[in-house]
Amino acid sequence: MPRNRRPQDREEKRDEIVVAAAALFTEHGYEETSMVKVAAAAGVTSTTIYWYFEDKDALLIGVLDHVLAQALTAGSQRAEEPWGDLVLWAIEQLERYHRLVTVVHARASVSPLIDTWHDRFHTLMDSIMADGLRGIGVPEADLTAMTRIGVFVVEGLLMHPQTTLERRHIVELLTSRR
Amino acid sequence: MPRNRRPQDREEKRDEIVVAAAALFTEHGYEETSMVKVAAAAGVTSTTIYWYFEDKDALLIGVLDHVLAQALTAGSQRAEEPWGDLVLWAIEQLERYHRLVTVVHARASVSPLIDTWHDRFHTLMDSIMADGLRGIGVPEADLTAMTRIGVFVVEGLLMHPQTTLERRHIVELLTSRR
DNA sequence: ACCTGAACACCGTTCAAGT
DNA sequence: ACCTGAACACCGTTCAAGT
Repeated sequence: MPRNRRPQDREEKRDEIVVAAAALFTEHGYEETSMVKVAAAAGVTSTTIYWYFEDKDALLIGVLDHVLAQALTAGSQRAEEPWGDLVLWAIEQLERYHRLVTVVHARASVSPLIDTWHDRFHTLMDSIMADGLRGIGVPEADLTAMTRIGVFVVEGLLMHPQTTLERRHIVELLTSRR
Repeated sequence: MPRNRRPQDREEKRDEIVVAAAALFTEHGYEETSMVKVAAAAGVTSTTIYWYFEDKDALLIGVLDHVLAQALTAGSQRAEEPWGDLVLWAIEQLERYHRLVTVVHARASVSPLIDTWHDRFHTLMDSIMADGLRGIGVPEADLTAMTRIGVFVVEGLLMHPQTTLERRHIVELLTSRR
């Protein structure tokens, strides 16, 4: 069945580029990684990337979707753990992606594509955070504000690494009955 | 006294470049503003900027110092107001500098100069936040963690504008007796 | 001391040309 | 359909040359 092999190859090649870009963007940063470097890591020429992605921002979105999907899969397998532990574990896992967090914020105000992704991401984070907070008994009247606080603190912790102890103290303070 | 006029002129010219860069970095973003554009706005050639600043990151630091000094002056004149009101006012004032906030985070991991500035900035924010929280009766044992939460939430609010009402609810939740 | 124009290496992106 | 090399406009930065 050579009829449906083409689309399959295309997906694979696209993934190879995304994986190469994800590693470079994560380790060295988005602005610091040129299209030529991504291409070299993926075994193609820089112009080839433009056959798979509209531009560099579209490639970034590919990377973000890839990393997010991975993170959600890993997280869903720990859904049984206590909420506080899960949050601490997520922060620890995501700390290595702090460069992606900052570049999304930096480019959201200049690229409508990234801005839209950022909005959708926060909608997702909000619903996950709200569910968790409801689960530990946060009163409904405070839920929206507490959700915002929770998401901001997680983002803050990703961008400003703390010791394990400090992290624990912060999360305990926020998840303790009030 | 022509003897000490030179240093004075140099300061003035430097300030003109900083003010031009501050406006452009604030409105359009750091990466989106070329040295040529800054130079044109300041009435010089791009190469001239390099006589006053080591490189573009050093210019950014000049801008950050300038904006921070302004903000601290404006804030110190409101020191008598209730702590919660002061925080809300500060957030409202600083919202227009969200592009500076994000670029500092983005470049801290690539430029040692920016990283050092970022560290010093957080030391300052921490001490201001800790003083305020102590003032409203936060127990000493929770002060470090609460300070971190406070700073992260303020940064989050700068980067993710909310309605006045939501802002108020969030700050009230954090400043309410526990 | 201060400022400039020309030049350098690099960047994201386009496109005509190949298979 | 997929990939490339050459080219384009732009970028931060350097430097020899001017005053």
